[in-house]
Amino acid sequence: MDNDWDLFAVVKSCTAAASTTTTPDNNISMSPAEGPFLSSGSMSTFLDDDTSFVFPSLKEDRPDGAFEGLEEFCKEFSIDMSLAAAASGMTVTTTKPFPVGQVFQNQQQIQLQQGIYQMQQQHGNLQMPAENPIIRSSPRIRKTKSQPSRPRKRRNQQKMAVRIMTPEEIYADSWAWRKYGRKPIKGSPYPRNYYRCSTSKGCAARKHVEINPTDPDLFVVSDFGEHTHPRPNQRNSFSRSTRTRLISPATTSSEPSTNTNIPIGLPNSSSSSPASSSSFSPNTPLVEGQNPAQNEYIEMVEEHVEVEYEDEDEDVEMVEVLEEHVEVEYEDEDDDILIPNVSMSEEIFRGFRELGVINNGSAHSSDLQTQPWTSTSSTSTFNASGNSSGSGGSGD
DNA sequence: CGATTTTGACCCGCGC
DNA sequence: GCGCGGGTCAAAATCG
Repeated sequence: MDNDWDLFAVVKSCTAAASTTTTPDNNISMSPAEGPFLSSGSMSTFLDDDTSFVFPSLKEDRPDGAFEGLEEFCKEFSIDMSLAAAASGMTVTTTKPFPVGQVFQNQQQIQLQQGIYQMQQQHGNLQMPAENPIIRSSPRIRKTKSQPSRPRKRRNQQKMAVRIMTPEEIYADSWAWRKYGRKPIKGSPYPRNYYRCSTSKGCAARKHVEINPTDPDLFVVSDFGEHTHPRPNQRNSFSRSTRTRLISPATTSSEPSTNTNIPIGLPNSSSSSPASSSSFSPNTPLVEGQNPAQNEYIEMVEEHVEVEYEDEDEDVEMVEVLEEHVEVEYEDEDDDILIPNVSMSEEIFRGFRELGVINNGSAHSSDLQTQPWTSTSSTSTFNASGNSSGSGGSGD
């Protein structure tokens, strides 16, 4: 439901939702094949091609003037309108792939994202999530710091690469990441999560992950610093060691949750918000076993996770799309894949389920309190297919 | 019991 | 110089 803005949820749900539940005002239709399922490899092509997008009278389609503002914004930053539209999630009819995995090279493009988001807000393109209070188990009193903190580089001097990534890309990261912070970001309904590399002690690589405000199906991943150690040759623990905090029956039943069930992507969720109810979406109760076909599939790829559905038709569709995507992805990225297909599909599927996407086809709900990589793996692992994320960007 | 997550507090860059 | 906002720290909670 709308209250569940778990980052994780968004991440995982991204794919299917992107193709079916983009913002209501979007004029575009994008087939799953053209959407976020595409690997990042197609991104560069997109960016290099001036004729990437065909914009069929966008302004006419938006009498509210949404695109006029967008154009202004693009002019200001000298950014191709097509890029902006793609980044905004306002799909358009195009023969080019959606810019998933695109690397935003500079601050201007990042600002573009912000600007697009704000415009969407103004024009009703983006539904703002309802309040969803966070529950804190117990207050703590922080000691006064006695030691000086480490010096910080100026933000604009830090080496950084920003990318829009799909959940799969995020998963495809062999580095292990440990979350060390979370911060609500002004102008965005989604908090930003901070990760540092835990593959090796002292590694300076860091990652910021937040939901793409213009397309909650995707994530904005920023890489900082570089790894001071070789990349692990094995996929890092999607292993079970991590804290797996899937929704428990208690939480889904609207029972008050503890802080362990706090959704990560809660919008405007000031950590100081009073605890009230469960962070999970009560409006989209997960009902196990309502879709036998889907259950069957899920059981194939995942043995021990409960499966819960609500919307049967959309679920089936989603499963098919997922299967397709997984196959395609592995065909295209054989060189980069270090793990069996089943693992990937397992993770992806788990994410969808946890996100609640499978539930209602919406990417905006989540029943997890943590991101996929954190909730399912012991080390908050993004799994990297080669260069896609691996702390990639600058990290590698 | 160690590793990880949560989250309020603190630090500090940056714009004004 | 001041205040805002983002980034980090670290105690407590949680999990395997």
